[in-house]
Amino acid sequence: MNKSPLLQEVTELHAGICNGLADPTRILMLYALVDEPRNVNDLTETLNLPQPTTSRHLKILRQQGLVIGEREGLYIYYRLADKRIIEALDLLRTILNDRLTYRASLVENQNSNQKQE
Amino acid sequence: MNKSPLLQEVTELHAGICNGLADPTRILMLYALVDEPRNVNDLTETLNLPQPTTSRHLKILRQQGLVIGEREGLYIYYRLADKRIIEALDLLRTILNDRLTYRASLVENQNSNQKQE
DNA sequence: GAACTATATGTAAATATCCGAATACACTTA
DNA sequence: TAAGTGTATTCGGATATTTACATATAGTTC
Repeated sequence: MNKSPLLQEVTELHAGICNGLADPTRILMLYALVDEPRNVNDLTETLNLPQPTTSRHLKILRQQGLVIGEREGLYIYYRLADKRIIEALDLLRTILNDRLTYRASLVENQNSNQKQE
Repeated sequence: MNKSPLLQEVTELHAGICNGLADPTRILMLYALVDEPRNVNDLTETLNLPQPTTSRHLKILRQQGLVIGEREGLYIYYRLADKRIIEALDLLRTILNDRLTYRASLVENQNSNQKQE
């Protein structure tokens, strides 16, 4: 395995991005930004959070390069830094759904087996 | 925003998967499993970790449904639970690379501007 | 069953994360 | 410059994560 310092560093950034995604609130935030940029208060109300909590999560997303905030007059509008972030999230969600569906089908079979017995 | 309990729960699982990916060691582990299953000692040597550390990370990956371990005789062989996990990781890595490249190009420009001035 | 090998877990210390509440800061408008 | 609105930070405590070291468990082979 290549243990060069470069790989090490890039892998840490890679993990950092994943860490940015590793919170339900932040995932909901990113999906909330799919269609259009939103300001903090908007997100705060949409996600039903205390405003400081919204800001803190946005800071993490910013630090990991997942969102970009730009001030327009009184507001700071946040938007996705890269649309492909949603692709990645969708892919992981698909993997999850397939797993849940598979488990559900196991329960199905289990039930019908029980009925047979 | 739909705040149904179901969405809440699925989003937590979604975040859980991301959390499984949110560690450099675990990312290297997953990439180490791309081509073929490996046992714990194999991974331990490849990643140059203490064996208990390897086991612990594998446990997390297992819990998040990212890898599957199956015993064959004396060894437990771990493999990716779903190849698409690598697709997702690759996509995130691409996003990261593009960002790094972009930043590097900024530095480039900055340098050449300095030379011009 | 004893010895052996592979893998997992307990524990403790260091470190990080999350949240709520209060407060500070930034920008705009009057 | 003062008031007002939007956004960020600080602090505290509770909780979780990571790691190393030691040890336990599980399965195999003799």
